[in-house]
Amino acid sequence: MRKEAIERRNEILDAADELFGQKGFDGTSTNDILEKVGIARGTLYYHFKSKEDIMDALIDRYNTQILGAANGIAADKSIAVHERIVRVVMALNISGGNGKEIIDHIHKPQNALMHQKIQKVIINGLPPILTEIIREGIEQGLFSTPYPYECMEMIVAYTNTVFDDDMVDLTDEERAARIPAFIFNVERLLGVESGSLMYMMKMFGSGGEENRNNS
Amino acid sequence: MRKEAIERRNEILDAADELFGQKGFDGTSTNDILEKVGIARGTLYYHFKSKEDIMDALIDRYNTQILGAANGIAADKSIAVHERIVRVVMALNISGGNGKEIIDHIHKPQNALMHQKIQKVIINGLPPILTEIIREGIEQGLFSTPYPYECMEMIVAYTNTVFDDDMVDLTDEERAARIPAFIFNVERLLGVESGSLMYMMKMFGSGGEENRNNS
DNA sequence: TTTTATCGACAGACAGTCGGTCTATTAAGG
DNA sequence: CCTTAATAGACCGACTGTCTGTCGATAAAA
Repeated sequence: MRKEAIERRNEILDAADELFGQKGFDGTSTNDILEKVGIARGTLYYHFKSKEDIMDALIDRYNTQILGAANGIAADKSIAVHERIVRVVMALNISGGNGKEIIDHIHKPQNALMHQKIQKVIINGLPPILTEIIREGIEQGLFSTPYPYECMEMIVAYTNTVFDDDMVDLTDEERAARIPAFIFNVERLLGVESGSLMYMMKMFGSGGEENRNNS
Repeated sequence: MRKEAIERRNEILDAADELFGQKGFDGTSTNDILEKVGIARGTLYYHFKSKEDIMDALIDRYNTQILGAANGIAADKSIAVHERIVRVVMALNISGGNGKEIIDHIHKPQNALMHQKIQKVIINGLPPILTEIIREGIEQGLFSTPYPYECMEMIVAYTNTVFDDDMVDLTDEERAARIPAFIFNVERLLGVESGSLMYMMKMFGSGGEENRNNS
């Protein structure tokens, strides 16, 4: 029954990940985690100093997964700027095959704290990545703004809040109506002609459930 | 010691308001509230069905205070559009003399859930109010956008996230640098000439602590 | 032998419940 | 008009079950 610390740690994180996703952070007791992993209380507190510590470790994992994939794509200068933006954004949905589940976890109303912490990761981590691409685009004459970072920050903040979040309760039609408006606004922010970023529609999936995440 | 239900309810809410502000929602026990009000457990659960129910009632209060003031100003067509926008926004800081304290409460990291719930009130409640003013401005030829609502939504989402929140940790200089960039972006969104909205700087207070809230 | 991982009993705190009490008001009876 | 009984709303506090985090003991590995 004895294992390497790192292995145990990951077992615990895996269990917590699933349980938090099902029942939320507050709704999950440490006993639930103990049972699922098959260890005793003391063991859990040997590996983690508190329940919140487990959540923080989980967020670190997400952080690495989500931003790692985005960073990889952003650095690949062989891809054209427009295409790269789309791919970076879309990578957030599917990085490691579970980005989407992560996002779904977070949206349980019970998980306000975890949600907040992940939002923080994204709002701080994503704009720098996107800004670099935008700067390239500016050099190539594709975009025109004196404030690329703040533009990206605004866009990410918006999509996080309105599209990724349950902050605004949108029907499918309302959501669909927001998309061209959003693209129009992005065009203005980036100083390009109206209609020239319409190709970005594809970031929002084909409808249904895919479009939950796009920041 | 016997009181009208509504009076007791408000006593409890007042106490909870202060305690949540000091120690956060999770950090405040129902016993703390009991002590502060000077009532017994049963009494509290006679008036509220759960601890979270107390928070929800508190948020209703905030909601009324915050949006009520904003609505009042927005409806006053005797004030010029530009000025009215500034006043609506600034009213959020000081409505009822305690808007600022409300905002400060919410920013305690312990209060993630309350924070989220108030953000929801703002992101859903404020854009409609502002949109009406913008529409007036469009009729007067002051602004030009086919999507006034989505513009406001974007602006509110951004200020909520970046300026009002601790999502992005800004030094004073970083904060100061964000302001002209923000105004520039708003100008683009509203389709006005660069520099013409600079008067909005005043919404961000004189620096220091005043500028915590501006959405 | 020392370090690393594990165990499970336990303490302390807390949210919510429940049966019962107290009191003001109203209704009935004298 | 006064007294007494009934009713309902406000209140009480002991109690229950649950949960988190601690600690000393123990076993396995190094």
